[in-house]
Amino acid sequence: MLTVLQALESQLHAAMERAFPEAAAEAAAAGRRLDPQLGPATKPEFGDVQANGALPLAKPLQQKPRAIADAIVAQLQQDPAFTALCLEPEIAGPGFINLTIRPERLTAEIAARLGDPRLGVPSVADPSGAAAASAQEPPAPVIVDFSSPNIAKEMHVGHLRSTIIGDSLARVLELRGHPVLRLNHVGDWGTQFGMLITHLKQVAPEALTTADAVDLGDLVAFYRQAKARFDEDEAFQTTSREEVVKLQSGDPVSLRAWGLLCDQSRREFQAIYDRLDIRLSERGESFYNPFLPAVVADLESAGLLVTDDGAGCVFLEGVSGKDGKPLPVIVQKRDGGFNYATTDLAAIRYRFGQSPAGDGARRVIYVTDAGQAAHFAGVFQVARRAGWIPDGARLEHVPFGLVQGEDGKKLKTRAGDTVRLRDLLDEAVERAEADLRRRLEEEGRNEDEAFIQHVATTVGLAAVKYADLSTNRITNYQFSFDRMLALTGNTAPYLLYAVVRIAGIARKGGELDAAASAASSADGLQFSEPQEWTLVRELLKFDAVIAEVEEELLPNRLCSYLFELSQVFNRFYDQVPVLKAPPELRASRLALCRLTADTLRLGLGLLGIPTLERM
RNA sequence: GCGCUUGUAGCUCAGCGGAUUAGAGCAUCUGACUACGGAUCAGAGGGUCGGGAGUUCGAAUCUCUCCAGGCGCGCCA
Repeated sequence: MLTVLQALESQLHAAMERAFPEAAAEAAAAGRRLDPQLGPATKPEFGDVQANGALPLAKPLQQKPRAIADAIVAQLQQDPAFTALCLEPEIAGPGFINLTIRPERLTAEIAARLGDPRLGVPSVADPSGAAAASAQEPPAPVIVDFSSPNIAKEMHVGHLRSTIIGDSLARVLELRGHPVLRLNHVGDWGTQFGMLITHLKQVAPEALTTADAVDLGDLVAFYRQAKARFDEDEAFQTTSREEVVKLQSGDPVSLRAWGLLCDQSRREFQAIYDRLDIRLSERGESFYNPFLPAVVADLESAGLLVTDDGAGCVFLEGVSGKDGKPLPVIVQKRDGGFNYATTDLAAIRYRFGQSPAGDGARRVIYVTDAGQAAHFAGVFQVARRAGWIPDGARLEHVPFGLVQGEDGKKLKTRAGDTVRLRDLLDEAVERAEADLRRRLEEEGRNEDEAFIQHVATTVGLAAVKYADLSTNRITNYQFSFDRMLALTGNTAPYLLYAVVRIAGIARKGGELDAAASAASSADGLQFSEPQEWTLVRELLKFDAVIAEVEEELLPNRLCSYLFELSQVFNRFYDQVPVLKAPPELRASRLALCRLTADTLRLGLGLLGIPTLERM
């Protein structure tokens, strides 16, 4: 429907210019153009699309808005392309123009999608249409920076949202044809390693020379001890700092110890990523180590660097601190060392930089918690002023809120510890399994163990992902196993069930593919019931939803759409027979089922959720 | 103190400057199984959109102010 909407937009715009040339000229002189204010109809009885552009013209033109709408409609009806696309427009209320797409055009759109594995979503890598036939460059990479756990720590609930949201955004961008670099900016460098290595040398030296001498849980405990000592013991602090210097200057013993710790953590992370079906390229903070001096040198030569209290700072414009003075971003500590702001700046510089000393990206997206908003705002400003962000390139922080328990407080275990991601996923799957076994019992069904494990794993993990993605990411997120695993409502199980119902139709003899190709080949599609038309219109929204998520980076918009689609399908399924439909209608209905299943599969896939045939 | 962010139905949340009645889901209540899995569907009740002011033809949406919660605030990441 995106192409239809674009056509409508230009037809409306042209009609407005013809109806009110003087207003158009005036707008053009002001560097604007007349805006038809096209949008989806707010209610079904208003048609498919509404144009509100007449109302803002009322004042400057000194005319009644309805008269303006009349004039626009009169021009529209002179346009054969428009009359071929829409039924007669209606003017409602103060001057809204309601448009209804001709049913045969909707049917044609459905037919086109039945043969299109992309379901109407255009690809930037392969734009269709002759207009784009000029010599093209391959699209520039988009970087999604997400997950980013710390070495020598376990992944915990704090990494859940970044990992799930980042993966989903990456999948949407990939579908749109962007080359996506999924970067795992792991915390593998800095002061914490000095602490840890110093502590381990004293209490568990074997961990620094032998792979897997201690397990990750112990490592986490050692890390906590090291942190505690660092905060109290001055001598320990000094030794730790010296250790960092050794590491950063390439001391072989320190480097080997560091490498062992990283390997061990990496394997643990990978186990989680495998479970969640998440692909990531590790490029930790250490990667940018060689570029740090150049960052400071660049800032110096750009005249941005100021030495304050011994530290290398860039003072921010428009951001002041407690005393009313501008707030600095510190890029070089008093002791000469670099910190995370320096690393983040080096990363930005590298990511927008041209190959071979850069990624050549045009859009860089950071998926981190909202608490880092101020940090990123500062770092982004410095990068912009340093001239590292090319014209037209986008640098975006995609913030998300805290994970809270059902008590509204930060999610913790009963003992008060942070919740390990592994345990959280385990519990979701266990609960899904218990629920499945109970229902099998109740319904007297007999399924083998492989089926039970497969369904429980799929449903449990889907529930965790969907619950997270379906709420607006900016607000805090209240985590509840009971809610996410509920079989009714806006949950993963409800959506998966809709797919299962369609699979059931296929099993009972509905040859979906055959029907789809038969229906799409000619004028084979025929719809009569209102539930069919509602489903048709819902199915055709998919491409616009994807475009919106690509732009706004809000996966909950996709979730809302998929839920709505499932509801519309369930109404159709409830009220319109498919397999027992009259022969002349059967293929069309099967085709709708096929397209619904395809849309749900593709859409859920973009959320990182696989579907089931039976559950 | 400053900054960012949130406040919408009993609960969890959508809501993209526009249409009498601000939407879902859960929960509550009432209906529907000789059609493809009832894990469904149809319907009902439930709201001074935190308070106040402003801009506009029109504000949950934009601006200001106040109240309440969350998060952050120079050498950790």
